[in-house]
Amino acid sequence: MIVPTTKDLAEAAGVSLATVDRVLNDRPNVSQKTRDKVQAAIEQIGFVRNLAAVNLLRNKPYKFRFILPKRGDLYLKELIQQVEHANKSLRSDMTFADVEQLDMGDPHLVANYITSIDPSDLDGLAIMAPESPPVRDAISRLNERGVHIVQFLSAQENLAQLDFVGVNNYAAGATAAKIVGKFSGSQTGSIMVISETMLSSDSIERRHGFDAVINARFENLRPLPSLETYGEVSRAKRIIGNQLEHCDDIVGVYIMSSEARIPIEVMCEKLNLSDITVVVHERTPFSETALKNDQIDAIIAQNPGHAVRSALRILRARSEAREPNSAQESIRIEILLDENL
Amino acid sequence: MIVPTTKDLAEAAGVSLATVDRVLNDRPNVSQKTRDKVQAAIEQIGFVRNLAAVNLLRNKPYKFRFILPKRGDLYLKELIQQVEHANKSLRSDMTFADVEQLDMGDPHLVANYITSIDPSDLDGLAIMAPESPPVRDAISRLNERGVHIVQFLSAQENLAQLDFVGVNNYAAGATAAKIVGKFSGSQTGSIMVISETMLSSDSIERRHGFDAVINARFENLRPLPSLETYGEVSRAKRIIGNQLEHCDDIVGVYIMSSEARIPIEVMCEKLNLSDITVVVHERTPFSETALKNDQIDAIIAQNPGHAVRSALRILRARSEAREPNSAQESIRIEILLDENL
DNA sequence: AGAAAAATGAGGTACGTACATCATTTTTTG
DNA sequence: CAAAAAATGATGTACGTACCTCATTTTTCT
Repeated sequence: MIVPTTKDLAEAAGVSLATVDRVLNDRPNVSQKTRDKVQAAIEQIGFVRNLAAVNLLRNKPYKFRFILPKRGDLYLKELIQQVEHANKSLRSDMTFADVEQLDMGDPHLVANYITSIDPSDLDGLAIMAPESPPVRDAISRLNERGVHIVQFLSAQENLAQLDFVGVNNYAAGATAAKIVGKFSGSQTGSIMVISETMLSSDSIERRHGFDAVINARFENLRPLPSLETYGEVSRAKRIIGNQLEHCDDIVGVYIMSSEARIPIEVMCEKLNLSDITVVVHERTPFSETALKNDQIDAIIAQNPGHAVRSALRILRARSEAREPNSAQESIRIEILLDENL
Repeated sequence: MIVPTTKDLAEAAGVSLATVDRVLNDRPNVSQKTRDKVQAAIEQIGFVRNLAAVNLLRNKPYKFRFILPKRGDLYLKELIQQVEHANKSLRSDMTFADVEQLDMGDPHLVANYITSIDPSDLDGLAIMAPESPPVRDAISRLNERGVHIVQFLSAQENLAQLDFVGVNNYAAGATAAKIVGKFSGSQTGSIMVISETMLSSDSIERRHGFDAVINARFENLRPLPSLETYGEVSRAKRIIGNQLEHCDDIVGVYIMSSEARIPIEVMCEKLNLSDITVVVHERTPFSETALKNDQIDAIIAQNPGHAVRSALRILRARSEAREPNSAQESIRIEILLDENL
């Protein structure tokens, strides 16, 4: 099997190598007639650039950075590990990735960090940060200065023109609702909804999706107002305990944020979780164990390894002025049960 | 940012380029002391082979083939399209893939085809074929003659040493059972189980997984014996109609094979599918529509694009004597609902 | 027709690695 | 201690493409 090279292409088109080069790389001073001739020859012999040769010639290291929250949970830890792993396995491809963790509570700090980035140091940025105007503007400006951007797992409003890697959170909430609803059978009762915070658009979208499905399809179920733990154990104990006291018909729980540990541990003390339907987000060692122990019934997950690799593939494609393969880059909303873990 | 080359490595190790080459490519006539010195330098400066340069030098086209059934359904069509798509997008990587469709009803024909393959024509084979001793032996012999093999979506017994791409069918059946069971609520009744054939190990494993979960967790449900359609509409009509007449407490249906169309269309005429729980396998235009129309409740799927790309990545890795990245290559059992489609 | 402009050809260099060959140095052996 | 063997160095070529310069041919314009 012979794979045609530029030399073969020149021969097939009846022109010189120099002209083939002019056509392939869109250089000036080629007549339309010659362009057509070469194009026809490309089709005819099925010429395709040899990527290895192109990459070798370019021979530029691509440097990408993930901006992630400083405070976080097991899912964050998993993400960081995935970035490190990708960094190792992509070194031979001249792709380098690292992580910068920032305090997301301070939008100006985040914006300042983004603004301080030197475009000659960095080819691309994957950023996971709560929505905020200063951050959004800093991202826009950095992008205009030539750094490629991927909005990672959480999107900024009005930046739809930038690539996004992650799931549709409305659909994720809707999926959780369907599971909670169907798994609860014909029971009548209330559904607890617990979040770390309702300030992020992710949480808001999930909640909307959740409510839409519950209200439309499960008249027997009553979703309760969102409880916000702020990631604090004592607060979680208080507000969850409070609600459990005032509400004796709980048949399901939806934990919207990726840290399921605190709410689950608090609730374990007060009631038998295997009697009700519990749905959480993100696969972590904790949620996996909880699934196996029947403390929870389903995990709604977005695969962190896929997400990291996808972000890097997109950044790499953009850096080489290629179009990303969109079909491959969509992140699925996974439903994990004990059986398909 | 500077990426170290072999030249830098030679300098760091205090040896010549020739010696670096000897160490990197495991050639003879190097003292252990020098080997250690170079190894230490590799760690120290973080040297990694430049894949682009290696590939360019090797410059060998890799030719892979998928052996798929001749008769098939929409899922098969999707698989073929994915192979064609991958073939196009991997051309620049010197990876070529095509499809050969064989009549799987005749194991000897399949075995003969495999045997007739010339190892100098083909670097690897992804094969999806029902279990049978002649096929298994032909695969083994072809593998010994230097063609890399991936068992694609369906595995042969006793060939565990070969790579496998696909899901655990026992777990897939168990997952289907969990969905059927939970979605049926507290209803008591029978579950229909429909398959194209029960002769394949895939079907058998799915059935075992399904029964195990139903029997262990859902005492209220009674799984009926498998109905085999053989892919024939008239037969399907007869046996399904028969069962519906003799059984008036059907609360769920599990369609095990990837062609859900025939059973669904037959059953639509006889009962209202939105009243019962229906679970099928594989996402196709048909099953997607059925999900949206509430004719079915869930799809248990293995992503065909992932499967094809994964098989090709494994074959490529094996062809280059690399170890495949196993973490990336596992195919998930996806649960698709109307909400996360 | 002749000058200017455009188009094309010819040939070289570079990317990083693998794999040669041959010369030279160092170590081991009898 | 000399001869054989092992280890190391020096140097060249090739892979396919991109980009460069310079010479030559063809076309266009006046």
